Amino acid sequence: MHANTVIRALGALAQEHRLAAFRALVQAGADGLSAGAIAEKLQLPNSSLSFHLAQLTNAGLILQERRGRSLIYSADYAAMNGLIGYLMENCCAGAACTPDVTCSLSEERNVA
Amino acid sequence: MHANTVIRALGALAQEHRLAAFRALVQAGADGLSAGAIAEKLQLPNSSLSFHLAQLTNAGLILQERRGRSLIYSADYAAMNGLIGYLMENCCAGAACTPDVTCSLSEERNVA
DNA sequence: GCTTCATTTCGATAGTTCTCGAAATATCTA
DNA sequence: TAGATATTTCGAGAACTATCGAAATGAAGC
Repeated sequence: MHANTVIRALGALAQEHRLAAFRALVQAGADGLSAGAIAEKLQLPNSSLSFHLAQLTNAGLILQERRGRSLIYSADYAAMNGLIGYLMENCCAGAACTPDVTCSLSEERNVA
Repeated sequence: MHANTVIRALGALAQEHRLAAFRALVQAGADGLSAGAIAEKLQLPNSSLSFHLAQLTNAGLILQERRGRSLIYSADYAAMNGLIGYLMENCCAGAACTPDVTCSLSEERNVA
């Protein structure tokens, strides 16, 4: 993961409502949540939430998909893996502190 | 680690010069680097760098210590552990993807 | 094709962040 | 205490970010 991508991802998560939205999407799993569902959950006006979802999308942290009239958002686990991987390799102790971390939707726990 | 602390830490790292400074400090290890050394490394005016170091300090990611005329900065590994831990627990797949990650100055690699 | 529902884009406003030179502060040496 | 060195704080300007109502877009159902 390139430093510039990392900066955009960190910036996207560094905001109360966006962090909350992302956490909600992670909890929701593969099914994702509609924009409306997130707005209600976070108690935010639609237009405000839309702005934040756009930031997260732009940072490559979430995915958008139309289902009927609704736009369904879901967390991009690969991007999150990349981010955490970068932090561990570059911002932890010189060398990575634990190699090969992988996050996924399934319950597989890949601890060596 | 509390969500608010996490947001401050993410925001602190979400900036080109600050991410670079933090990485430099991580690489420097326990000895740390003086403000001047970092400024030269990053090719930044002292006052600009000072601003960024203040942000990182404020976010609790780095530590300051006076050594003679110089102020020596060093990475706070515990804070970084906390941040990565939070991301893995809350922003990875529902449950944490790997438990008990620890970063430290020594070369100990605590992979199960 | 008109209506309804879900969501985004626009526009204006307020607030925050970044940048960097100049001035201030703190420490050491003689 | 004067002079040099290391760094921070101040101040002002430009750039970006967040907020939210109102208007626009897109899809579905009748």
